[in-house]
Amino acid sequence: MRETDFVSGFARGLKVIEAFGETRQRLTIAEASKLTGLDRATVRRSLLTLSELGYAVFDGKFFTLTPKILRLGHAYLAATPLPTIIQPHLDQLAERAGQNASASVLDGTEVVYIARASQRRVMSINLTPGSRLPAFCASMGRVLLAALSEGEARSVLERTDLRANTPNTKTDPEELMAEFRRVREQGYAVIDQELEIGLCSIAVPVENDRGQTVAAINIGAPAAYVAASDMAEQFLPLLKETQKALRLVLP
Amino acid sequence: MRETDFVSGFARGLKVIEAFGETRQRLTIAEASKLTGLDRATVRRSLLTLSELGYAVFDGKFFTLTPKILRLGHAYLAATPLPTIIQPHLDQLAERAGQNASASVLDGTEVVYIARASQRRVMSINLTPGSRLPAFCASMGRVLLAALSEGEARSVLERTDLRANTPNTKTDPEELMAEFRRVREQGYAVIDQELEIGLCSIAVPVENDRGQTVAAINIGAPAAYVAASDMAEQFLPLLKETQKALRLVLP
DNA sequence: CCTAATTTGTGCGATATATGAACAAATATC
DNA sequence: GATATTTGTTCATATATCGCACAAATTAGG
Repeated sequence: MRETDFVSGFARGLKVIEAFGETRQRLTIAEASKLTGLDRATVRRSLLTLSELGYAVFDGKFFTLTPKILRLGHAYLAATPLPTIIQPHLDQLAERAGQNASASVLDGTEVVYIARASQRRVMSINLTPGSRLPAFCASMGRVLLAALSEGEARSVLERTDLRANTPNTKTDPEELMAEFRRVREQGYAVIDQELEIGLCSIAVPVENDRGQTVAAINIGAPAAYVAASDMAEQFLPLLKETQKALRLVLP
Repeated sequence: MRETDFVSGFARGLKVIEAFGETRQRLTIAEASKLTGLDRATVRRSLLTLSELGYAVFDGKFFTLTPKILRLGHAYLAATPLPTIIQPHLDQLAERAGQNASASVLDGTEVVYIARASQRRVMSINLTPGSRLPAFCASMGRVLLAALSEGEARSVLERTDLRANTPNTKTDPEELMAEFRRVREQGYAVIDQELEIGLCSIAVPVENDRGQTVAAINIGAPAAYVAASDMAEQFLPLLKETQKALRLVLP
């Protein structure tokens, strides 16, 4: 790609939108400038452009994103058949399991939720389509990383900030690589409170008819309700059933 | 705002992202150009920029959005406290009602889903946060439009494509305005298969502690399961309870 | 297999945008 | 209440982008 095939004004604008992540609902020009590392004048022009288009509003001091911004992400969710196909299966899975079920794909070092069926609330985090978690310590992440080649998986780990979320979090790369091999062999991953104390989860890959892993689905349950060692016994048959059903409908 | 405070390259890029709406997962440069009305060279540069940043991939012919694009919309969902605060209440509501519950806000002439709790699948449409429906024929839309001034509500109707989705859809502006008044008085809206045959729903406004309507929540049920005339009796107490709980926690 | 029709890639002049400094206004600090 | 600091805005100019026109490549049709 040539230099001139890159629209830096566009790239800068996207960076500004992402600056509204986390808990930052309202940003001043200076704040956005600091967060993005862009010049104040540039950030101001991007924000004013967003306002002009209705993606943001400006009250004289703060800029706030509007729901119109959801159109951008929704273009992906609506356009990609995966979430639409998976959702009904997920609903059924959650209902039969009596627990939350989710689906996600890998994006770099993170898993991104693309669909979710809530049955009960156990996590402190609010997960919706678009939510992200570090792949190395999430059950779906383990499954998705296990589907990569050894080299690719190792490369992801190298780029990951292997921070322990709980005392249970496995952070040793070699231990994780061994875990991926185990997951690949047994066909599922179980997480025992590595992400959040009190939460266990079990995930299986979602494969298309050519056997390629295109996503992962999981069931999460309170540790007080199901011990990690019982997760497979209790939920694996349901997950396998959903996995099988999806293999038949995915292109 | 001055002319020069508008970054047209950014605006053009956003338009390109939105071109991936509907069922268009893959777009060629020419297709995106037709959909956006932008010059091919411009679209090409925007798409190459998206690819360079990892928001899209190019296989030599088609451009496809990647899950990274979800970060953009998610910046809003994560940053706005509304979805996070409402979600647990919605989960509880859906569980107690045994039906799907959703929350949405108004964006122009459409309602935008910001949270959802699925219990069962009755709609043919797949609704996730970010999904949009025309406000005039959705229960939450009626509630949100009823919260506007008469002039504003009328203005929205004027800008709306009042297309009938089913034989039941009310499309006469005066009839709709009268409906808004009724909704405002009784404090809830019931939709009887105006959006989709076989689907009824009931919605109430979500108000903050100053009495301002900031969102709407609803419960949808199959018409075969609950007649429209029974919706209020069956679900209004639950909705009112959730509404009251939310009023106490919303800023 | 060749021609016509589309689609895609590229060079260039005109136009639009980014930059960084300078200034004014608003906050914060003492 | 005066000074220091941060913040928002403006401006001139160097730089980058836009859209057009043309060439190359691909696809469709006969």
